[in-house]
This record gives sequence, structure tokens and C-alpha cells, in this order.
Amino acid sequence: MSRNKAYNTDDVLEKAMHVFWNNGYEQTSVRLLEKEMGINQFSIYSSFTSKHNLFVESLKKYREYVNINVYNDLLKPGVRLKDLEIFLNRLAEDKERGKEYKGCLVVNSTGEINPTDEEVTVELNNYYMFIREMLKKIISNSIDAGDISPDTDVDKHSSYLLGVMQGLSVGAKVLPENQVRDIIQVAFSVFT
Amino acid sequence: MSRNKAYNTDDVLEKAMHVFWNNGYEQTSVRLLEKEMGINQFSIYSSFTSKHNLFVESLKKYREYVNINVYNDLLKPGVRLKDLEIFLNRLAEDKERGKEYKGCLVVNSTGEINPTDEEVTVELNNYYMFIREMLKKIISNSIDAGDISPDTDVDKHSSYLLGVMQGLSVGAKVLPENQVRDIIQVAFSVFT
DNA sequence: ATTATAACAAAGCGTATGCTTAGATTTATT
DNA sequence: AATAAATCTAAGCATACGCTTTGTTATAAT
Repeated sequence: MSRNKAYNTDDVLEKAMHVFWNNGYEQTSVRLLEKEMGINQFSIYSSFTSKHNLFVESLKKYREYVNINVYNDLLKPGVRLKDLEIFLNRLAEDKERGKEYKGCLVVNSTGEINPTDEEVTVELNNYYMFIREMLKKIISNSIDAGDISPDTDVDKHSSYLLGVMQGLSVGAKVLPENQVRDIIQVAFSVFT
Repeated sequence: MSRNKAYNTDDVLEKAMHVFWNNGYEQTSVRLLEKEMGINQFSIYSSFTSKHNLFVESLKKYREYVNINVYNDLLKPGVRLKDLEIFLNRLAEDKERGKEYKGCLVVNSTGEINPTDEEVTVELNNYYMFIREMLKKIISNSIDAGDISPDTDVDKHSSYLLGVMQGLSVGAKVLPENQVRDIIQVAFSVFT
């Protein structure tokens, strides 16, 4: 019995994620979500309960999304610090080519969201843990390859690089390209 | 002729700044501003034209505020990198003592605000330039004092430290204290 | 074919938003 | 004391907000 959904929940969630990414949480209205997700408000609320919950789900989706579409190359086995440096410099390159960098959804949300919002805070932390694990592997690979000292403290340096990336997510939005490039260059000099 | 204002424009602006700092731009309503600034909506609009303009003015005020109340010690002559490192570590210390760190108003706004908002973007850049100039002096002082190599590129390293501080403004809101401390420790190792 | 169930589109709920207007009040000048 | 200008309070404007309800349509199971 019953009718089938005319939409795929996962597909419309990804669309919602992009809306939040482009506009931030508060600036995203349910009317806009309705339009961009291509489904009615009723359907949004029956599938996702509330705008807030849709946002939390979007943050989870974002982690999945960057896994596949942004950090995919960096998550492959054997990736080293030099690869990460090249990856980060692409941020500055894209900027030079006029591409508007909208920042990381999670970093933007860290600034926007009320710290008392525990559901969101948990998801932000999950994301940062995910990035940090990626960075730990990259540092380990560089140690194994003999690129950097075997005494390098993997935990400390992964926290450090996470901090650098959080900074770049902010900086790349407003700073001139050459400054972004300088940040990356100096940041990686800690390993030499 | 005419009546005098019952409030000081600069005083109520500083109160407005704190409201924006605590809640972000979008989450700050004119009703809340009215309450916290202690003046009527009519007075807000006659003195500051619009909520948006009040926000821009608040960003300018913020620069003045941190100059006097946050970075005052670091702006004194002769301040060196070691002093900056101690200053930044106070962030982590405060967190340990349960103090909720609400981040830098400008960094938070960089994440929240639409990049097409030119008035705000200009003010964000003014702030970052101000911080970068402070960092340049600190690096120069460290060179003069013989703490670090005289070959240190002041421009590049000031951009770098700005990036680190932007990262810390994000990180200190959500990351555990020991990670914040590790970021700072590794970040300053570029100078050794 | 009928029935039960869920999805659908569209209109509407109360409230909050940024901003304005109307009318009363205060005060420096004449 | 009278005048003029800018302040003040408080009510109100249109619109947008997050969310719900209503009535219709489609479909899987009987």
C-alpha cells in the first residue's frame, strides 16, 4: 500500500548541503531549500523533521561529499606531505583564476553556530577528527618515505596542519593569493 | 535649539559590537540590539542608518576595541615572538579554566558574510592588515633582538602567523586544549 | 476493483523580521 | 516666555520566517 516518494532522500540532502554551503545556516530559508531541493516544504519536514535537523544531516553529508569529491586524492594510500602542499596551493591557484572560494562548510559553521548547539558541535568535531586522521596518515607516509625526520611527532603535527587548514579556509576567502601561497610555504617549512 | 541625545553614540556602538560578537550578524535582531544598546529602534536608525551599517561600524569599533583591550600588550614597542606565543597560549589556558571562547568577531564574520558584501569585506581586510602589521613588528623585533635568523622573511612570516591566528580563532572554539597548545608549539617551531 | 496508506501541492498558521511613522517631550536659542 | 529643532516613546508597516494543515493523488496490498 501507499504511494512512493517522487524523490531520493539522499539526492535532495546533497542539494540541501550545497544551499547551506553557499548561504550559511541562518541565511538559508526553508523557501530557498524548497526551491533548490526541488521538493515541497511538507516533504522536507516529513523527511528531515526540522530545518535544524536538515542542517545536521547536511553536515554529515558534507563529510561524505568531501571524502569523494575533494580529499579523494589525498585519502589514497602513500600520499605524502608534498602532495598535500600541492593540493593546498591549488586553493591559491583557483583564486588567481577568479574562482570564488566559499570556504569549508564546517569552518564557516564553526564561526556562525551558537556553541551551545550540541548536535551541531558534535558534527563539527567529527569532521575535524576525520581531517586530522587523514593528516596523520600523510605525515606517517612521509616519515616512512624518508621525506621528514622519523622523530616527527605525528599527533602534534597533525593538529598543527589541521590548524593551518582551518586558517586557510578563512584566509583563502579574503586574503590575496600571494599571501595564501606564503602561508602554505612557511607552514610546510616546519618539516624541513 | 534642539534637544540633546540621551546617549553617547560611541558607547552604544560598543554595546552593539558585543551583541554582534556574541550572536553573529544574522542571529542579531534589531529588537535585541534595542534592548542591549539601551536605546529605541528609532534612535538606532537615526544614528546608524541600517542594521547593516551598524554592523560595519561595529567592525570598525572592534578593531579599536581589540587594540585597547586585547592586543594592547602585543602592540607595545619591543614585543617579541616569545611574548606572542605566551599570549596565544592564554587562549588554551582560558579554555581549560572553562572560559567559553567565542572566537574573533572578524573571523566569525568572514565565515558568515556573503563575499559579495563589499562594505563588510573591506572592513574584514582592514582588520587583517592591522593584525599583520602588528605581527611584522613583532617578527622584526625578534630579528633585532637576535632571537631568530636575520634572514627571516618578515612579509611571508607575518602572513603565515596571520594564517595561524585565523586557524586558532576557529580551532580554539571547538578543539580540545591540548590540540590548541600543540598547534601553537609547532607553529612557532618555524622560527627555530 | 476496492481499500488503506503515504506522498503530494498549495494555502495558511502565528510570530519575528528590518524599518517607518506619529505624536509627545526636551532644550539651546532668541 | 516663545520658538524651533532634534530627541524621545510607542505603535505600526509590509514582508519573511519556520512550520502545519487541508484536501487531493498515486500506489501497493487485499
